[in-house]
Amino acid sequence: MLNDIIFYSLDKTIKQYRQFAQANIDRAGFDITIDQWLVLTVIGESPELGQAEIADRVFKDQASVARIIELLVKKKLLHQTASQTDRRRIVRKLTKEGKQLLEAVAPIISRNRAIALNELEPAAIDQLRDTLETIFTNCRFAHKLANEPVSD
Amino acid sequence: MLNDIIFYSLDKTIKQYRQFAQANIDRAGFDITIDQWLVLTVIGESPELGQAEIADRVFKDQASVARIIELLVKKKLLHQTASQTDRRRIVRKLTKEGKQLLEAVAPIISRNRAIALNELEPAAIDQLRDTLETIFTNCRFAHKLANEPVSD
DNA sequence: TTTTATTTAATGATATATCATAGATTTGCT
DNA sequence: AGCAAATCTATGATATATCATTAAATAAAA
Repeated sequence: MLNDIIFYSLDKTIKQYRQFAQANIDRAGFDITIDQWLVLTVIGESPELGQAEIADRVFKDQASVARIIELLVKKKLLHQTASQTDRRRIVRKLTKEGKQLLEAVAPIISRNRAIALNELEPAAIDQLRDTLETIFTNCRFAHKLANEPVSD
Repeated sequence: MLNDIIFYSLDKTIKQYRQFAQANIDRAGFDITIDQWLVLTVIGESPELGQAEIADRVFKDQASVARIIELLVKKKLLHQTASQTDRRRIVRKLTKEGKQLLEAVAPIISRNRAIALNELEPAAIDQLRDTLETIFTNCRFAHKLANEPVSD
């Protein structure tokens, strides 16, 4: 049974959460995806980050972040201008609409999380976090080990 | 900190696992994605299932399954013929190559899982499964409640 | 100061996710 | 039988994921 496979449970759970959380945002009438919201939030908190650094934080690919940013700009939630000091870089700034949208969506996100964690003791959540962290570390270690086998 | 948010941890962990697991399949020289492998496995076990039922089992969308199947056929891992008894349906059958690939990849998948769960007690894994199941149920319940508010 | 290496963003190609809908077929109801 | 509802696959549109590569600019090295 697929449910016995822990990675299937992980995948299933995160997908169900996303579906539920996105539906609540949609229902409230906001035109933004969870991923866009996440990237916009990070930029709002740290506007000086480059795409690769944003990608690191949200655990996405640089290319994915680039395309999400493109959409955020198209939606006029984010404003970009070329940096004067380093012309490879781009200076990002949330628009007024961007800030307002973040604020408006924040309580929905909080509520979603609370509902999802309903009936779970704080200890169980801590334990979940720890276990996930262990799995993450195991995978990352093995992945890096295989990809960079010899250090010179 | 994003790491405090349990759904970020979930997302991050599953992504790291996928990356690591896929890299091992690639490195072994097999031309198949984890998702394709999953769908192929389910079809191998239950060839009578329709796209929607397969989608249910692997927790994907029917449309996603349709496109994954399309690729499996293109790769000659799967064979399809129109059903004689119900011409909406399609009879699926793994090709010899499909079966061989599944067998060849199986030990890699097992090893990936074992590595990912390294140092975790069985009790911790059970607990993880339970907690994920609770979150899943919470989200599904809330989602259904909102989408089908009145039962007639 | 040229050359080389690195950084940054953009983009092509392909795979998957999601929602919606179309088209064909079958089933259920009357 | 005849129509409506349900079923099944295919596909369009858009968003995201992933890998690879390019182009431009800067930093580091020779």
